[in-house]
Amino acid sequence: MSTSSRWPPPPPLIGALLRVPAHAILRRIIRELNAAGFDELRLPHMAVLQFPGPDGVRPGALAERAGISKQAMNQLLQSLETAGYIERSAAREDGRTRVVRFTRRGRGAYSKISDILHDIEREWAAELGARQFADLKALLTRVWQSPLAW
Amino acid sequence: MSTSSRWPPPPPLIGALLRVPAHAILRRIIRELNAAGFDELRLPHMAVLQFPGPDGVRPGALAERAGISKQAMNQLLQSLETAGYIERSAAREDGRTRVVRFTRRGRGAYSKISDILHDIEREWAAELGARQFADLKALLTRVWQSPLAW
DNA sequence: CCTTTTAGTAAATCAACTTTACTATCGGGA
DNA sequence: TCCCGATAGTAAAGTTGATTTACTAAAAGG
Repeated sequence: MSTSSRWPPPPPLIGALLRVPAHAILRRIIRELNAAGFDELRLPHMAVLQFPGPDGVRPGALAERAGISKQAMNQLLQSLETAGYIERSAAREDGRTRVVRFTRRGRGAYSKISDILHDIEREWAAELGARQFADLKALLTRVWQSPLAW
Repeated sequence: MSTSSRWPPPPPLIGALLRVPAHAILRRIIRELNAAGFDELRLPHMAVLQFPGPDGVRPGALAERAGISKQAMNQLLQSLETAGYIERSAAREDGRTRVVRFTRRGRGAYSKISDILHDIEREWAAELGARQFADLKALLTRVWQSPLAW
C-alpha cells in the first residue's frame, strides 16, 4: 500500500459536522458584508457583532461572552469605533463603566448580518425540507440549553 | 426605556446554534490534549489535525482544505515537525512534492482527539437520546453533502 | 532545450491576541 | 471620613499567527 490512508473514510464526527458549516456561514457573512459596503469588517469583528449584538452592553460583558480578554475586546471596540460602527458612552450610574452603542452604520451592518442569516435559514430549509430543518434547529436548541454547548 | 435591548430576545439563528457548540468542542479538545501531555498544541494546529488528518497528504492539499495559504500551513507544519508530531518526507514520484506523515507522538495526539470526540458524541447522545442524536447527525450529514456547507 | 506551470519554502510585513501595567471608581469597613 | 481592596476600563509592549512578496526546484509540453 502506497500510503496509510484508510478506505472508505470514516464518517465525520459531530465536531466536524458542526464546524464545517459554521465556518462556511462565517466566511459568507464577511464576504457579503464587505460586498455591501461594510468593508472594514473582518472575521475577528464577528466576536463583537455576534448574537445578540453589543447594543447597550458593557465592554467587559462583551469580552466574557466572546471568550476573549477584556483587552482584546477593547482593541476590537476601538477599531469598530474608529470605523464608525459603535460608540462608547460613559455610563450613568457607575463612573467606571461604559456602554457600547450602535451608530446608524453599526445598526445597518447588524441588520445586514441578520438578513444574511435569514437567507441561509431559507436555503437550508429548502435543502432539507421545512419540517426537517425545524427539527434540526430544535435539536440544536436543546443542546444550546444544556451545559454541553458551553 | 433605559436601553434599546429588546425583550424577549429573539431565538438563536442557525449560525449561532452551530457556532457556539462547535467552539465549545474545539476549546475542550485543546484543553484535554494539553492535559494529556500534548502541551504544545494550540488552536491553530487544529487546522492540520482536523478530520480526516494529515497522514499521507501533501502540504498544499492541507492548506486548501483548511482554507489558509500554503505558507501559513507551512509554518504550522514546521512547528508540528519541531514538536515531533509529524515529519515531511520527499515524495516518491514527483520531486517537487512532499508528504506529511504522523510520527508516533502525532498518531497519539490524533487518536486522543478521536477519543475526545467519541466522548462528546456519547454525552450528546445521553442528553438528546440516542435516536434523536442519530437524527441530528443525519441531518448535519445531509447539509455536509450539499453545497451549503462549503 | 526552453518556457510555463506547479509545489514548496523563506523572509518581511501585517494583524490579532496576551501579558503586564496603570488609572479611576466603587464599596466596605476601621 | 478615610483607607484599602476589588472592579471596570484602558494602554503599551511583546508574542504569536497569517498574509504578502519573492525565490528555488521540478515537471510538463512544445
